[in-house]
Amino acid sequence: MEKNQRKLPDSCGLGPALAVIGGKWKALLLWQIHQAQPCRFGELKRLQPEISEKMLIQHLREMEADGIIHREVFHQVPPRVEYSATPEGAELDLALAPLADWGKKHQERTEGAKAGAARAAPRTAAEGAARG
Amino acid sequence: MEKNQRKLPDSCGLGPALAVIGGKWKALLLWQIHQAQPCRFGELKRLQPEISEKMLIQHLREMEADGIIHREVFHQVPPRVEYSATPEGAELDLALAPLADWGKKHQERTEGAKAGAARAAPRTAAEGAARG
DNA sequence: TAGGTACCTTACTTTTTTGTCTGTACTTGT
DNA sequence: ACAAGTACAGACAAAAAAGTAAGGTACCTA
Repeated sequence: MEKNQRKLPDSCGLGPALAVIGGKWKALLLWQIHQAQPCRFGELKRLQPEISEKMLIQHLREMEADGIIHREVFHQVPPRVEYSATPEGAELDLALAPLADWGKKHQERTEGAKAGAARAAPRTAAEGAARG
Repeated sequence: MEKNQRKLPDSCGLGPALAVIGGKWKALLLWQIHQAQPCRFGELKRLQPEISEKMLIQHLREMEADGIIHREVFHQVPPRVEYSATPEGAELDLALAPLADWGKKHQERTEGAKAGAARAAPRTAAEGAARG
């Protein structure tokens, strides 16, 4: 099992936390599962066509092992598996909210700066002060 | 420059945020710089002897480019460079707090579970006791 | 001339993470 | 028989991140 996260240093609790949601799609998956519980495998696949099946399962399994999602198998035919967030997972999702907010703000600032640079680059820096 | 973070998916703002602090030592560095501002290069190196100079510089440069830390050079001899958190960086550090809290709790739960399992599992009691 | 401090830079290697592709077991529909 | 759908598993390869080792500048001391 792909050991996940190249061993993060710890000091504050960020190491363990990033070890759990550091994967490329994990935060997104947790978020989606937490939004629309319970979520089936195929549903997640359809919601995020970008992610490969392998990564989807791998991430789901790791998240299950980390106790942030719950996996329930229904022995039907065709097979059916449902994923939901555990209480711990729900807490994590909440703890992620401020970070997501910061990310959004940062994104806007960055895009704003890029747009500004695009306009400022051809000529003078008359824009330098024109920022809100 | 090592493109940093294998392009994260976005939906909520977590992609951009993780792109900024996703590096192995970045969160730790931000935290330390925010604690003891201003921080010199050599100081950070001493505080975290584990991190190589290359990664230290690389991460510092990326964080500077992302606008979360400020780098100030004093043209002295021997050279002197000071790093400090920008307001944006300080905000990020705050946004990271709940996640760190969760990480700490998760760590305790995990360690507790491991200890509990060690006591609950010894069906073959020899293995349960056989660790330094 | 050699060695020391401080702050990097570069080339190269290893490790970790992600992606691609093929295959399983089972049933329904044509 | 063959395709399609469900929920995976495993081999292999590519990409990204991190690490190692050496060097480079600029000055100072011995």
